[in-house]
Amino acid sequence: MFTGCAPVTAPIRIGDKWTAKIIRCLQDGPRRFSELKVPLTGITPKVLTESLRAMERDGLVTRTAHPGIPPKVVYELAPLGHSLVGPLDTMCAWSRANLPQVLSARESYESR
Amino acid sequence: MFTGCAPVTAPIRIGDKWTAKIIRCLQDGPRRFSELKVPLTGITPKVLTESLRAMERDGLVTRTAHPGIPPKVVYELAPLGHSLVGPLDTMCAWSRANLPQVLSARESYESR
DNA sequence: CAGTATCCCCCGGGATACTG
DNA sequence: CAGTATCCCGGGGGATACTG
Repeated sequence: MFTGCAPVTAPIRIGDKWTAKIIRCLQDGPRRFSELKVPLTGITPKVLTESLRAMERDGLVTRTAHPGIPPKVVYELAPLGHSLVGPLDTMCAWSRANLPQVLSARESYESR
Repeated sequence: MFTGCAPVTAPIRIGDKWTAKIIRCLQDGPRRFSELKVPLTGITPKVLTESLRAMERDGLVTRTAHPGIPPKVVYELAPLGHSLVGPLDTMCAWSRANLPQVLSARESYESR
């Protein structure tokens, strides 16, 4: 979540388990419910639904239901959600650059 | 935490409740244990200790105990921790810029 | 001052099964 | 296919009290 910005009464939960991953899955175009489940290995339909609803509520994604049988529902990043891709990349870059250091810090902390 | 970067086996928990805030409290210089408790309103000593230990373990902060009575322990951002300030700023900037949109998105979602 | 020591609670998230 | 409906569990985090 977006912390450190003083008393923000309504924190955006980017720190939860799935939101960031979902944004990544949607950043290259719209995806259907079942298409999201594949890369998000291990997510259950219940949790995926909850996450998507929350993101929809916050204006990060849009949900479009195409009527018919079988049903087809498409999720897409809203502009607001897209604007998060940059910041996410920043964090990812940090992680990729510094993870080794963190790991070795942990090791030297252990053996001590 | 740093998600969306593929199976990172050891995620850094920036998404937890306190880590980011602690970094903010330390970014302008070292602070003592009790000095940290003030801006981190509501944190209990137990949780602050746990958070600090985890950050120390990951090489984000250093802990220096000055012997004597009363005890004096100083926490300081390690280089690795300092390198997180930039990314954190990025997220903060996003939050400040887009929080109003999120809030209004929530409202229009509610009334519907 | 800088922590430990206990106890406890909530809820995010998982497992499984069922349905329009 | 795209979800609901239930049930359930662990652990992050809080409250409170105590100590070197």
